[in-house]
Amino acid sequence: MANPPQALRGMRDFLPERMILRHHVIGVFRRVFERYGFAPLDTPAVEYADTLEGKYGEEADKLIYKFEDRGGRQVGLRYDLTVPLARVVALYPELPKPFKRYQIAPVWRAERPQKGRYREFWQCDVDTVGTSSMLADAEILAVLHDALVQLGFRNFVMRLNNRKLLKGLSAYAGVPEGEEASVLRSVDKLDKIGEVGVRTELLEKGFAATVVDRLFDLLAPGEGDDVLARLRVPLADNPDAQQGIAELEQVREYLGALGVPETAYRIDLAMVRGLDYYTGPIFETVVEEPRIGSITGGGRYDHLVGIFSGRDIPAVGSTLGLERIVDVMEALGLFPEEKTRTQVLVTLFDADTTPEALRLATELRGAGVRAEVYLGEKGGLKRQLAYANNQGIPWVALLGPDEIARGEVTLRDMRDGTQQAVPRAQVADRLKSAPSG
RNA sequence: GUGAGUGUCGCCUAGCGGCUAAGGCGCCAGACUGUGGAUCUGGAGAUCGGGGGUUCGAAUCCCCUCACUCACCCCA
Repeated sequence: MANPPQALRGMRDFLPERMILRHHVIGVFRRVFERYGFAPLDTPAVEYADTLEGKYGEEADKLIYKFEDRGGRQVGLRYDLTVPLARVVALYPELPKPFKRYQIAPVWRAERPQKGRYREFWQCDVDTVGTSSMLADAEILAVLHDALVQLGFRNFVMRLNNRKLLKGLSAYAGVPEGEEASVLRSVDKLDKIGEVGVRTELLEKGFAATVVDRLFDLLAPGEGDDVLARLRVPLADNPDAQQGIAELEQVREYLGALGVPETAYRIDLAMVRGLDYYTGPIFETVVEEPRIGSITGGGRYDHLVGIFSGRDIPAVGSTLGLERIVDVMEALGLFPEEKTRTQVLVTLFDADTTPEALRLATELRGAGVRAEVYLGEKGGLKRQLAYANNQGIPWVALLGPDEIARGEVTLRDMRDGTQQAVPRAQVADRLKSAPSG
């Protein structure tokens, strides 16, 4: 048997049933984003390679899909939605600030697919550009919280940290200049491999035992302690750390008023983020149940726009990972069952009555009912009902000569098999008031 | 990019050197010619991912290749 062509590795087809789930999630996100005043934006999937390269860090650069186009230009598929946003902000200085935008679109990464990781996947980004106020950072977190709650998530924790604080922490521990990234990468694994694992890894990397000890002096989590308060004294003479602490304190202050409960976030010194461009607060959300990594990730990036325009414009934002969120929601059973969007199948009785059935479908659509006419070449009521049943279409409209003569339509409820003759003029209203709308 | 595991009808799975590769789901037809989802009966559908090799004989063993999955790296 001939093997039909497959989708590329790590890239997937989304059949209707799955698209309905995705649209549900995207719909919730759009509503929430717009409720906070974020405006829609879209950018090309392909960018000049120069635009993308050197923004994410050495490792990540290798994961950019790059190729040469017909004109010999070096181009790449966008790696995230943040860099294209920075490019847009640099290119259109007239955009009024603060500029608040959201973007829901696919991005590409040339890495090996794995659980919860694809080569083509959708990100849902919200960002505020043009303000250094921690109000913007707090608002981003409030939006994330709101969006996840709207979807039905209950047990999730947004982890907060701050790059400036991490920088101060490294300095305090005596990490040599230029080695911070390597240290932080190990620290990031704390919840995965534990303190012993991180210590071992750092020692193997060649860091002095005193450095590792000093690092853990401050990382050590005390029961219910206020992390920021605890750090203020030891890091008193480090301006970076003080700034980072102050930023987080301000964010924390605003979150309450924005309706984000204290249980929904946690300051976590061991949370680092890989991408190079973050400069201040950083955030991510992890869920425990299906271990799938983070479902959101973001932070402040005050110098990214400046790389493009020569003039820094502060910005902060976050991504919600669509595929991971859909995967998690599916595992948690957070989706309403919905195989089809069709509300009613209009059946065809025979060639003579077909025009009347088409007219009925047209009437229903005009009234806002999602109505489908059976299009199969082989007719037969049996086949048409089986089709409705398989598709999960909740209602079937039957109109043969009897109904037409009486000016009625027989409406069959596919769930319990009951049916009832309804005057033609009332069919749409009846369907619209039906429980499964 | 590195390592490990798995590829058998559309889907899930049995078979692990030897009769025409077995079963479930789904599909098709009928019992039921204005009526689905239950039940029963019958039917179609697989050169066992692809290529090469070992053997009298390969879905079963070996090599190569492709795909998928998982882990590392990194991340949504």
